Amino acid sequence: MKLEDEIKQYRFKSPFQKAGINLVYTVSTIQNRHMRMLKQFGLTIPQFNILRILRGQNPNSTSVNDLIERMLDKSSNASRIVDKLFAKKLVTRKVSPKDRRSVEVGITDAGLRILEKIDVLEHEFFFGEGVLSEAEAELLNDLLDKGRAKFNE
Amino acid sequence: MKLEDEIKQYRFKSPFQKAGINLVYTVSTIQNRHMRMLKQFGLTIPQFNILRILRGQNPNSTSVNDLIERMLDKSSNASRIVDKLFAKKLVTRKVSPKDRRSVEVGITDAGLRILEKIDVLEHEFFFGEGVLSEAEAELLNDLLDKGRAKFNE
DNA sequence: AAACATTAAATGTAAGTACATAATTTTGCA
DNA sequence: TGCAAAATTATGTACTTACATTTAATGTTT
Repeated sequence: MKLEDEIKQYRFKSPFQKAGINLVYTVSTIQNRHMRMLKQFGLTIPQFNILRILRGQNPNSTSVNDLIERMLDKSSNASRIVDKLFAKKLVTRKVSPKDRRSVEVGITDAGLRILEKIDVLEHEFFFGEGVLSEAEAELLNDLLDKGRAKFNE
Repeated sequence: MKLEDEIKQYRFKSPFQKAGINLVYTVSTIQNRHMRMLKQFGLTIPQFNILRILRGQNPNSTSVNDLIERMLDKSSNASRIVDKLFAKKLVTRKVSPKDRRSVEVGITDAGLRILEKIDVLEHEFFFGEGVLSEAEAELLNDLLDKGRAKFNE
């Protein structure tokens, strides 16, 4: 369905404004479903994202600071999110011997296992093969990269 | 900057997965800036969105239920958000005479004035003319509409 | 090395959110 | 009509978030 029908707004100032609203609306739709899916595993989206970053670095560990840099939704709450994951025994935490201010976070086997289970469902999310063609997905990536340029000054 | 450099992740399972992550990351970037901009006016993003819907309906009023339907970030907290706006005297609220379960919400002059001030800054947000061409913005809209189709069943 | 600045992480707090539930009113239909 | 079901909004609660502040460790300057 076209955006205008979804939100019942039929007038936009420009295709630029419409694209902005469309982006926000589309992501909000995706995130709602994603959140509910992750909830069955007892995870929030930020927790899941951090686990994924940790898996990407595995078997190396990652400092909280690096986590913040890589997070999609940057916030200064990374250490509290790590807390929650630690309480669930999905990550390990230890003070870095090189710099004792810094904390090295790693993913546990239990963390890897939970991600594997989620992997199975993950490809259901975001856009799938039946919806956009591969070329369209690449086009979308280019447009987003290009559009975002404005925000990186 | 390309997504992979922004989040320092260089491997994606598919352009589809990458597009999903790219969307979330792009919107998170936009929203962070948007939030900070709105904060100078004492508004959150959901509050701003509701005000905008009310302006679109003005001088008619809108029920809380209609607000929920039109909201970009659907949640059942619309009535509490309206509360906040009411406390700031940006909206009016009155029980509908036709259906006493329903509450008619309208925007006040103060609400309209604050939106006018924000309008001046708004075009700074989302994508602007210098970044994407008009054709590209329209293409982006089409891709998003098409991609979202998957989620409306 | 002492003093000061910077960095990394954790924490306090106010506010916002998701979701379940309640309170009220209307609707449908036996 | 009477009464259960549905609709509309409000509220209770636990959790998350943004942002400022704090604590601790490291760097830098003189």
